[in-house]
Amino acid sequence: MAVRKQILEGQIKFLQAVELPTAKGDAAKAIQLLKSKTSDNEKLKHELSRLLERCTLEASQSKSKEMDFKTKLVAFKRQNHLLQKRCDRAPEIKAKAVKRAKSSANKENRTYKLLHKGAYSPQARELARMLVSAGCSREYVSNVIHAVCKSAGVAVQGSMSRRTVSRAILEGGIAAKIQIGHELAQAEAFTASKDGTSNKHVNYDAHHINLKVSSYSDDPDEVPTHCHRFLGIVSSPDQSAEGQAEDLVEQIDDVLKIYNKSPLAKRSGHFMRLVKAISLLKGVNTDHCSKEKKFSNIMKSKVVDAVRELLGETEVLEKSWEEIDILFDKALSGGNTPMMAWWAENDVTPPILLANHDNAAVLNNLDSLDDLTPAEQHALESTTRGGVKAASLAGAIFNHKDDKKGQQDIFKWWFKNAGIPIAFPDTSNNRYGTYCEAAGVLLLYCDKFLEFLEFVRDSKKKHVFTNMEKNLYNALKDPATLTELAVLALYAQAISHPYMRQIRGKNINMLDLAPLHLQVEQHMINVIENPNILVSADATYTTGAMDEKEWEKPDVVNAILKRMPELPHLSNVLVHFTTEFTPSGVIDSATDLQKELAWMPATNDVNEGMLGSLRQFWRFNPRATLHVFNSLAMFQRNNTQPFMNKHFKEDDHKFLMHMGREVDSSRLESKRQAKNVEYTQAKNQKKNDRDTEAAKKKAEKNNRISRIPLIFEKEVIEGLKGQKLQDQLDAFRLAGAPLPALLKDVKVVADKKKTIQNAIEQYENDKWSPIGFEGGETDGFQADNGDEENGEE
DNA sequence: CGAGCTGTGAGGGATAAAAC
DNA sequence: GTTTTATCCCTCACAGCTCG
Repeated sequence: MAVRKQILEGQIKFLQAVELPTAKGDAAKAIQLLKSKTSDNEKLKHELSRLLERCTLEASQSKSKEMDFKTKLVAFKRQNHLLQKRCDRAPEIKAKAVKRAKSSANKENRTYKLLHKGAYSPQARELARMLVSAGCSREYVSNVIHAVCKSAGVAVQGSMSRRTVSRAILEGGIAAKIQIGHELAQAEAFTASKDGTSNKHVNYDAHHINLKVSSYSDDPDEVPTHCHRFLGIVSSPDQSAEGQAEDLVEQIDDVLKIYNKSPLAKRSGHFMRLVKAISLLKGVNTDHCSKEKKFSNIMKSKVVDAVRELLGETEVLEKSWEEIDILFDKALSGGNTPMMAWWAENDVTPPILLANHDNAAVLNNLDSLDDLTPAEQHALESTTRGGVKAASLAGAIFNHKDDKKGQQDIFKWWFKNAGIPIAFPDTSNNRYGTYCEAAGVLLLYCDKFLEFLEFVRDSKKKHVFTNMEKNLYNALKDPATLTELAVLALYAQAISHPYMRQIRGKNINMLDLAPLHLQVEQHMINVIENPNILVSADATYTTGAMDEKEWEKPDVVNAILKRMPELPHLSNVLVHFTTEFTPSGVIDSATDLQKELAWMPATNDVNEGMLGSLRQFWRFNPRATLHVFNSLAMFQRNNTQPFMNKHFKEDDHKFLMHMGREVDSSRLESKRQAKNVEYTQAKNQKKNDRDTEAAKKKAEKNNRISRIPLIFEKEVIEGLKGQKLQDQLDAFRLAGAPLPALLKDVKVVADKKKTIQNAIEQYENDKWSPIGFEGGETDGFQADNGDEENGEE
């Protein structure tokens, strides 16, 4: 800038030296320029000074900043230190925070929420049931919950009203029913038991069923065990065996109806129909009086009906092979006794007695069947005979389940040596089919068996049979016993085996079985009508076997047919056996499996206990209803809470609440009472009607008798008989003659005559005189005759 | 000793109220 | 609008008490 100024000043001087017109102008211009430059300079100067100023400022600022930074650094260092410290303490802080969070959460937990979404939770309902069954009044359930929670430092939200508690109890009962339904739906079998008592002139019956169920524990290894399930107490006015059987069926029906409606059933797909459930009933346990036995028989027939209904149904139901086997075996067992009966009925020498050791001692000294001592009578009656017994004896000797007894090894070796490698069929269980098997083997190798028995006898020191061996030896020589064995074997070949062949190895359903059972029946009819299709020289499997296929054991059939001349009664006994065959023989002879299925406790304590509980309950809750008691008791005794915990989902609880309200408003108790009253009224009405009818008849009779003239001639009386004699007797009685009080005391004609003649004699001696006769009025006698007529009943 | 009163706890109908 | 609970109302049976 200084340079430029110098240039400019030089130029000005030059211009001032050169005076030129244009230069003057230029100079002026230059001066102007100079002036402007000067102002520029001023500006620059200003600028500079400003810059300088700023520099100083900035310098001073930066200096202060530096100071700042220094202080800041110190501060940061301090902070860093602090942070480091804080960092070190972080876990501690964290723990503290967690603790705080926990405590605040606890504070929230300290309020126990009974209500969820406006309804009491399942847990709250469980609590209510628990308290009530522990004896808490419904009214105070809420108070107790609050009090207990308060002492534990927990506040409670919501307070259950008495009505709600009541409903929770009803819901417990419904849950118990769902549970029983669920268990029944999965059961293979169950048994029932009952006991009754009366309370204030009303009859109460407690029912239990017994079945194999899970205990609903969390243990995964637990196996189902046999348990009681309380079905509830019913008060049925109808105390007949039929009515009581109906009660039991109704209870099961009720349980199944509720179960089938439940979400649990829908979810698990286990539906159960009543007829199916009844068909699973394997036994009834009651007291041993005659009415209870009748009850048990009725239940049995209900089971048979149910099984029949299922057999004939068009619904596809899988049934295990074993079950069919059992059914069929049971059916067979019905035939044995009738076969025995045939010999007696037709006066033919029956199979010889196969007395056991004790009875044998008694019967050995027997000369004739007349004049039996009671001991001999008992020995005779308890001694069995016939094909089944012979087969079972053979089984006991040749294939005893206890290997130490019997001759099983020697038997096998001896027969193997004789060129017949067989093992004797196992008859030690109760399966009837095995007796048929054994019968076949015995017949086929009859001579060999005799030979073997002799071998056994002779190989002993004293060369004597044991009692069993002797019995079998004799039986195998006895035509009647052989006849029975032949019947059993033939039956198996003609019907049992073909039947089994059709079923075995197939995926059986009942639809397929219905025609098969018809076929069995038809073939049986064929045999009955013409036994020759089975027992004649030209009988073959085409006519004899039900399925017209080759015999299962052709040798056996041939052996029997060969023996026919020795067995003259074979076809008769066969027909008789087949006729008596009942396809519905039930629970009598049980196999181990059946026994397992038909598990029953030895005593009836559970039912008696429940009835006792009811009385106790009513002492303290006089207005309680029967269904409330049942709900509480079923829930408690049947282990229902664990069941609910294991199986119930939200919709199940909803279902419970829904059903609970339904039950709550269904007036069960008043219905129960009304039913009772109505039944009694109807019964009274019937009785009254009967009485009226009887009175009417009595009046009519008296009216007629009163018109009959009394005959006071002994000879005429002597000549009377029948109705006329009876009329005279009645007339004398009506006339007040001294006769025996009861009509049944005078029944025989001779007595009647004598009685009347006695009366005439007394009349002649003026001991009495007839009242009301000739006048024909009857009114006066009605009362007098009341007693006599009652005696007649 | 028994009639009558009282308290308790029950059943259950009707309906309002709350929650969804 | 439906579901669930709460409340009010009445009824009943029994035990235990009082009192004549």
